[in-house]
Amino acid sequence: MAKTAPSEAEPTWDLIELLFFAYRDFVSDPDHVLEALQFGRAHHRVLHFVNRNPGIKVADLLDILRITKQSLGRVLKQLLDQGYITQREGPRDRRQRLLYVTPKGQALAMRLARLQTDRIGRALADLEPGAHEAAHRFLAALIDPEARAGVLKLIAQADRASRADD
Amino acid sequence: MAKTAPSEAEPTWDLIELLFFAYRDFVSDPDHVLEALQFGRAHHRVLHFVNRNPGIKVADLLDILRITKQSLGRVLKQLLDQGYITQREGPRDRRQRLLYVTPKGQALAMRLARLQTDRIGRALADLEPGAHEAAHRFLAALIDPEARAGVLKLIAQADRASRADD
DNA sequence: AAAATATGTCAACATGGCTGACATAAATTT
DNA sequence: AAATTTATGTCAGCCATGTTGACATATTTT
Repeated sequence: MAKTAPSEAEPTWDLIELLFFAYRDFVSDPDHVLEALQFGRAHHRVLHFVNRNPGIKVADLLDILRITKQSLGRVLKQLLDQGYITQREGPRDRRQRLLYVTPKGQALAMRLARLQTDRIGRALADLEPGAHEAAHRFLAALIDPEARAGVLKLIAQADRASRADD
Repeated sequence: MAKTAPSEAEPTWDLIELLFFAYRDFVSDPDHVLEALQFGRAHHRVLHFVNRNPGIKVADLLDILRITKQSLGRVLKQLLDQGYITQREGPRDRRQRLLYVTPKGQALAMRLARLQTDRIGRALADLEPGAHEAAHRFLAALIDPEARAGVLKLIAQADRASRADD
């Protein structure tokens, strides 16, 4: 009498709610730092993906964030004006404005990533070996199938790009 | 030469970014349904936790959502007016307005939970046995330590409450 | 030369956070 | 019984960040 019916009748309440609570706390550490700088989560996202993908095109950033160029423009302008991000003309296509973090921008991006990494590290420290890979597979499997390959490629490519700077 | 330095020098880019993309897609299914009803994510959260915790006090709902009563009031009023949620006087303390979903509210809450459950189910179907438990442990471990016990208790209690209705 | 593309900008609007002030009813304390 | 505290609601306004639609400019492609 444990299972109510075939084909998984009962919603997966635990994971639904844990995703809510985990994500809430996961973004809270950066939020506090950003607040002191008069920035919000939107700035964080932009700074993060520019830091991870130096020279990214505006159009590609819009694809990743899935927001309109007007929404992006607002926060991007502030990051540019305050010297966290710079633009350079595309070498081949001079219409493009390729985005790069400045040293100041990189420092902030890394500081925020460090906070989230610390939280993840504390979480994994409590768990079995292989927990990192298990979490990776679960989260990747939650992504829309059409988007999944692109996301995984983006992550892998960004890793190569940043290691090339060492 | 694989690891750059001791004490985990490199940020956990993969999980940081996968949390962003996974959460984005995880909430997208309900978002589409809600849009047709002129509701937003805020309505979903309220409806979800009232459905899962019938008779919850307004104050407790505010604690869970971590928003102000003014923000809650706005969306709660719409859910009340449109017959998704009802209030009853607290039996002991008549100042309290205990919240319950109506049949209509339960139907919507379950429909949204079903969408998220389906996504989780498809994800877990691709993974090893035990992936559910691994995901549960990882997400729970991401929660602030001070909040973690309370969250796990909430989830377990709500499970008991809903099974009592069967 | 014309059309398409990459980007930026102006204006207006919606959602859902927030603060502060104040109101009411009921419970609790003195 | 009176005073205080608690649970909740409400009004008004502000802010961040999403949206649509229209239009401008520079550059590339056809």
